[in-house]
Order: sequence, then structure tokens, then C-alpha cells
Amino acid sequence: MPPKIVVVCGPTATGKTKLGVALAKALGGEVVSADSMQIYRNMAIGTACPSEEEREGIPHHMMAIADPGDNYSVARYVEEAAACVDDILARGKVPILVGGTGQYIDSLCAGRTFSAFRPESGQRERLQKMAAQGGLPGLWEDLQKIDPEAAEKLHPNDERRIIRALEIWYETGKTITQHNRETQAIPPRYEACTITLTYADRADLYARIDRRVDVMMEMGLVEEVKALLASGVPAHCTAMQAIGYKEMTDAVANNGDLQAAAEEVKLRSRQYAKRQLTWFRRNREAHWIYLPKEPDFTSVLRDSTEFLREKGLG
RNA sequence: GCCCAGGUAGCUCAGUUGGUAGAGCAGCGGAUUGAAAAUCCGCGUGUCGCUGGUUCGAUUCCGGCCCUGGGCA
Repeated sequence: MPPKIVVVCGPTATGKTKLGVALAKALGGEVVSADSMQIYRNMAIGTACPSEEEREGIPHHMMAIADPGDNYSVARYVEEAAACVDDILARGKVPILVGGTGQYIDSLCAGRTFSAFRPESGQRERLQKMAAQGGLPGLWEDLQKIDPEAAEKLHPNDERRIIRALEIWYETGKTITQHNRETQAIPPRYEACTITLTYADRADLYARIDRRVDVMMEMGLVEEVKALLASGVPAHCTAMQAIGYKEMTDAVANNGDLQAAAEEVKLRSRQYAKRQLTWFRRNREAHWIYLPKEPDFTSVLRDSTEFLREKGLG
């Protein structure tokens, strides 16, 4: 049996951080972040990265460990986070995976491996150029000849995945279908005991998100973005695609209305939360906690620990 | 008060030479195997301001009324 770990997931602004810390204290655990943007340094405000006080002395891993100019990826995450988790287990503590990036969570728990080559090989750039010049339909047709099964599953407009599938083929001589089949055969690396947090009423979640963006603005999101740009972080790198950062970058560059930009950030955050829900709904094993408008943290914690006890944790 | 323009989806608007209407955005749903806070796909949710008239049939034409914006007083 793979080792058990706790997973706390859910859409943004549902209190994952707080629950993660409380569970770490209750179970003797450490937090491992599963957040594709908190992974970057110097982005504390816009990514709602927990402060020292909020961490309450609990060690937090996989947080603020990459340079914003780096282009972090799932592959790197799985490798580094697995090392963290294994280390925590080896010390007899409970790893508590906390975050909203479903792809990172699932890939880590599945023990998924990724095709072993550097995306910087130039292949991707070449394919992107072809697509940009109207060659996407042709690329999809190429894929259909090389790997009909993959082409079947991909919409002809899904440029990223079509290019990814072709890139793997040209670089390794193996189809993505073959690669996926191999990774699916890998046994799960961890047994995830998953708690998914969300508000029972979507309107309450959206209201929470809106309020949180206002707080980020008060805390100085604009200054944080300006500082990143001033330090030489490229305006179009992965980190700057994060919600809050791209909108503020545009607003600052165009001398635009910051309040209007904040409204845009709220909208994009709500849409993001909805996509997160779509991802998490897929996991039928997860224990969902449906929060009322004014959540009572004590009962959320009790509900969580009860579920984990049933799962044999704590 | 008079003149003009307009009132169609949650918003901005298109349209119907009379046969109960469609785009963008928002919203909802789905996907997701090295960008994932990214990216891709699907779905129209409606007393066509109200009320009479003409008509087999009116959101469309005509009258009246109400509302909004602009102009003249």
C-alpha cells in the first residue's frame, strides 16, 4: 500500500491554508503547497501566500522557492514535491498537501512521470511558429497520421495539446498515447485522503473572492507588481500570467484605471474558481465540505479530522 | 410643454420587406499527462416597454401611454 497523505484542496478563497495548518497541528504534520503560483518568490500578496503568523510555526514546503522569471512546470513540481513528501514521511510526520492546482495534486499523488526531454529543444518553438502562420489544421492532420487516438481526443483548436503531442513524438519517437499508457500503469505513489472545501452557495464563494481582491489591493498588490517588473521579471513569463499580476501589469503599462483592473481581477478569479471546481468534482473519493455563508472553523476542523480518522489518519 | 432618438437575453447591441429572434461579453457545464491562476470545447437563459388597432398571424405596421437620452423652450 502506498503511504497515506492528507490533501486539502478546493477553489480559491475557501480557507485551505487555515485548515491545512490546523490539521498539521492536530496530526503532527507539515504542509506541502500545491499551488502553481505560490511556488514563485516575491508574489506574496497576489497569491495569498501565508505569512509567518498564518503558518503558526508549521513548516511549509514548495512555497516561494522559484524565481518569478523561471518557468516552473508540473514535471518539476512532481519531482521536488515528492522529495519533500518522502522526507516528511521518513521523519514520521504526516504530509499535508494544500493547494488549488489540481494538476499538481493529481500528478504528484499518481506518481506520474513526464516525457524526458527539455521543452527548450526548439521543437516547440518551431511548431508554435507553424501554428501561428495558420498551420494548426495541418498540425492536427499530422497528429492524426502519427497518433490517431490522440488526435481523436483533441479538439482541432487545442493548439497547446496538439503541439505537446507532436513535440513528444518528434523528440522521443514515442506517441503521447503510448506515453500516457505507460504512466497510467504506474501504481499511485501516495494514497490521498482528500478534503475538498467549497461554499454550498456559489454566490457566497464569489463574494469571498471579491472581498479578498479588495484586501489584496489594500495590501499593495500594485506595488508588488511594479516591484517585480522593476526587478527585471519579464512581463510575459508564466508567473506574470497569474491572475492579478497580468491585469495590474497592463493597467500600470497603460496608465489605466486601477479600480477597473481590480474588478477584472475579481472576474477572472471567479472564473478560475469555477474551473477549479470542475477539476475537483472529478475525484469521486474526496470528502467535500460545503461551507455556509459564515463558516464555523471549529466544525470544519472537526468534520475534517473525523473523516481522516475514518481513513486511518490521526 | 414641444421636437428628435431609443426602449429586444444579466450587460452592450444586431435583426425580423409581418410567420414569436441572435451576436459579443457575463453566466452555466465539460476537458485537462512538462505554460494549468494557463489553455481548449459545449450550452441561449427572452411577456422583443405597456396597451389598443389593422391582420389568418404583430416583437416588426398604425394610434395612445410609460420610461431613458439629447435638443428647443
